[in-house]
Amino acid sequence: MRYRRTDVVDQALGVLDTYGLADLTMRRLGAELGVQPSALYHHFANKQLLLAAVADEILARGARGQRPDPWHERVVSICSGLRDAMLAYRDGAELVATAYSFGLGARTPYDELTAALADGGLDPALVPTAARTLLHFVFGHVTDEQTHLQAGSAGALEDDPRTESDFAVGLGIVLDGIRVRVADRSGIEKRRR
Amino acid sequence: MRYRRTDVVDQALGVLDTYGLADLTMRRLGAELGVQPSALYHHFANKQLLLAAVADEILARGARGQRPDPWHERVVSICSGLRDAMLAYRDGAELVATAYSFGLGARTPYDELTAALADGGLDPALVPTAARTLLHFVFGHVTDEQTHLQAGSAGALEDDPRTESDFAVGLGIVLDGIRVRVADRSGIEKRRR
DNA sequence: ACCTGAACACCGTTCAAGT
DNA sequence: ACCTGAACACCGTTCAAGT
Repeated sequence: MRYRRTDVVDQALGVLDTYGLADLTMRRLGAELGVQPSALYHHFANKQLLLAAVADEILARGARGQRPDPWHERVVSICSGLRDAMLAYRDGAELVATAYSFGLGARTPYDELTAALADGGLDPALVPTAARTLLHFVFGHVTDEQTHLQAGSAGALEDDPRTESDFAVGLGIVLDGIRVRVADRSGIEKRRR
Repeated sequence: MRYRRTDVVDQALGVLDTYGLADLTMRRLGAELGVQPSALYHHFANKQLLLAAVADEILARGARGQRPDPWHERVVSICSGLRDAMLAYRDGAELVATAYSFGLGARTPYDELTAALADGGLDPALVPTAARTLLHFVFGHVTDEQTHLQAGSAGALEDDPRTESDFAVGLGIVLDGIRVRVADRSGIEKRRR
């Protein structure tokens, strides 16, 4: 019954998907592994760091290779991939968003987005803000989506077929706001010649 | 020592600002009021509903009368006002965002935004999505901002003067994405004549 | 290196009973 | 109407000690 870090993260993902984030406790995870809760502190300094490792594993499992090439299609691919990865586990969006805002994990999507935006020629001063705006939209939207899916599984018959295109529309809005700024800059570049 | 709902909410705001959301517990709030924790359940069915009432009070206290008139300035006013209201209390953004995503409160900003967007002539089918996209941006941005402010108060000297304009830039991105769609529609209207 | 056992200082919620 | 007191079923974390 000797485990390593990765075994603990694997089991944590199982507990997350079966019982949800609220029941992903150190005590329950220990029980599920057949180990005292205190044993987990040999692998992770505290619960927050364990959850950050779980968030990163969710993103790693959702990773797609090969992004498409025009920068704006690459942004869509990154954001849709992030959504898919989070939707694959119960409460995935809340978990990843929390880890991100604690600055403890989920940095990969941010780095990919800044690279794509810089590639597209967006003013470097705007790149971090634009990347965070995209992430705020994705986290907020998918958290809403996942919350309503769970609330809806208790018998409500609301808005299931709406969400797929709803995400695309919201993403399109943010992306067009960025595009306007890319266009402005390329205009400036042209005038400088 | 007999209290009403509003007294409990007032004291909860005090506890929130002094100790933070993590320490806003039913037991601590009871102690602060000089009352057993179980007494609070006479006023609120559970903690979640108490927190929703606190969130609504934060928004009510931040309310501004008189919105400006062009629809896009009204959107900016609503979003900036929401930001100001949440920044006025420790962990305000996290609290209001959570209440909103539980569908338990914070509906006023959503209603004001949908009214402004409909007024601007945005396709009615896009109005709810656009309003939610704006809210996701504001909640995400201000939560980040507030988290970093608290992390920064522990000695770090990072990005304090950046945030004010950063919010405006991010909001400008989302708003321009909406504006493009309003322009499209007014184009269609013109062609119909 | 990985785990046990016991303890510390907490939680939200329920419920009979009091005034 | 509003509150007490006691209980139930939990938390995260620490730490000496074991193998």
